[in-house]
Amino acid sequence: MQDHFVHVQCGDCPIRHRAVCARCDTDELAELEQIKYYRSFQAGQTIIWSGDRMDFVGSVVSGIASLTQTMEDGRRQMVGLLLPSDFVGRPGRSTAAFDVTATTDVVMCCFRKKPFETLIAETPHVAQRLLEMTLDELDAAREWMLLLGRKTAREKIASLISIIARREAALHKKKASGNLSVDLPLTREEMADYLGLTLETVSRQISALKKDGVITLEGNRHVSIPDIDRLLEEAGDDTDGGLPV
Amino acid sequence: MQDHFVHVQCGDCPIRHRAVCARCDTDELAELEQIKYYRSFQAGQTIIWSGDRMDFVGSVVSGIASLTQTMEDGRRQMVGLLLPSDFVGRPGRSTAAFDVTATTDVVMCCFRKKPFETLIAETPHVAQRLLEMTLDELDAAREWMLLLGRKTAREKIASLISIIARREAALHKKKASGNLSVDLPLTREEMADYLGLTLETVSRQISALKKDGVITLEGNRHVSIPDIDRLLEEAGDDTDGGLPV
DNA sequence: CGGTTTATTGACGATGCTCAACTTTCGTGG
DNA sequence: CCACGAAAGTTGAGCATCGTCAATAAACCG
Repeated sequence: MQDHFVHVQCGDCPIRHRAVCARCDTDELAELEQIKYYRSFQAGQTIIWSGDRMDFVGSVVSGIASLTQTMEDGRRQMVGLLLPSDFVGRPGRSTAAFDVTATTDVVMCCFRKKPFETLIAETPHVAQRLLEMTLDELDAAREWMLLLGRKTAREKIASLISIIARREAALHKKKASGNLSVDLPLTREEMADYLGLTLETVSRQISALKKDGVITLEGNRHVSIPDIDRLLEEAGDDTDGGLPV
Repeated sequence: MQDHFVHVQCGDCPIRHRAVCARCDTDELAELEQIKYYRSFQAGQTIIWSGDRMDFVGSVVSGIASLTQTMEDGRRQMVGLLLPSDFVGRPGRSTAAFDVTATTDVVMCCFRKKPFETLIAETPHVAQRLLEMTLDELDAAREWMLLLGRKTAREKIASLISIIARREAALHKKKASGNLSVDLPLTREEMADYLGLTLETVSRQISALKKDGVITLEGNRHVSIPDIDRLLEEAGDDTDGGLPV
């Protein structure tokens, strides 16, 4: 794993068309190419500690990372799930506001913060794309606030599964028809931290959805969805709309 | 109210140094001046309906607006509180994702979306400032996710009051020392919608904080805080850190 | 195959919600 | 200026949901 990404040409990068560099032309890409470097993290490893000095920013190339916040007494809330192409860090701020942890093995495409800041000041395409991505994340965070503040445990679980399913469908570009099935990239505890629940409640509600035929489980992580509309109904979302991302 | 803002010169604008135009030089300001117009809204009036076509963006000049999301069965969650200088709308998206409502009488400085989009493509200072503001809002939204997902009702109320108090202190640039007091800009129901509680629970917890001497009430809206550190402790935040905004 | 991590399930209790009565505040018109 | 009615807020009783603690089961990994 470690060495697979020692140097990938930007043109061949799997996240080329979705990441912060999506809008760059050949010249801009060449500039990025010069200052980028790859870093790998093992599952469970902390990428950045909240409050730490951040001397780099970057994109998730592969794997999943999570953004979490922890209270003094140990209560924890996940505030973002970082997927391939998502951006980590914030130009203009020197310390991290949240913990970033590798949920699976993660490869990141990093830029030292200073050169990157110079670059976004000079290449509008990077700044424009970053603004667009940040606005999308803000919308997603606000959608999540509805879930955290108002949804029941059952609705929270159904929402999480349907979001993962939607993402899966979007990635493989197949319409969400017929028998959809997905792998949960999170443990029960991580789901609990994401949904503002305890892991016991997560487990119970997954069992309940299974018992009611809304989902089927194969192993602990693999979920089949016989009827996606039924799941969306359970999630309590408007039938038409839904979460962006 | 209505006519106070028929035409204010940008140079004299009360939010000049905090809004999306904060970094603009004289020339850029002149451009903005040409395409801006003011709109007033009465307390309770809806500024934008979720799903509606948005043909303008703009800044809150005075008053308070709220960003809310409502489920089919009526459950409601406030996902943002818009204060003077906050930006409304999103370049690059044609329909609104949330309801925007005037909580008090509100005056907005508006720009038609198309000209504004052209402008941010050409004047980097506006785009830069907008990115900065969006990143701040994202951080604030994520802090709020911790509150919604993990804090107790009592902690939620204490957090809300301390945030309003901090903002008050920041605005008047007086250190948060001595006997601080603030006006709550929200009804109990609006607080409930913001905090993910019912209005009854909000009322009960305010009464409890009063009984325990953490706050004092004068009327329904005016809160005095004899000991701000005590309040912050009740809010469950790290003593040092705290919410940006 | 054994040990560790992860997940499930149960019993019980606490926190916050629902429904309802009542009080206070505020704005309006007599 | 007071009185009235509506809106906003408070308080209580009972209950549902979800959290806590604990025991057990399943999955995963050398």
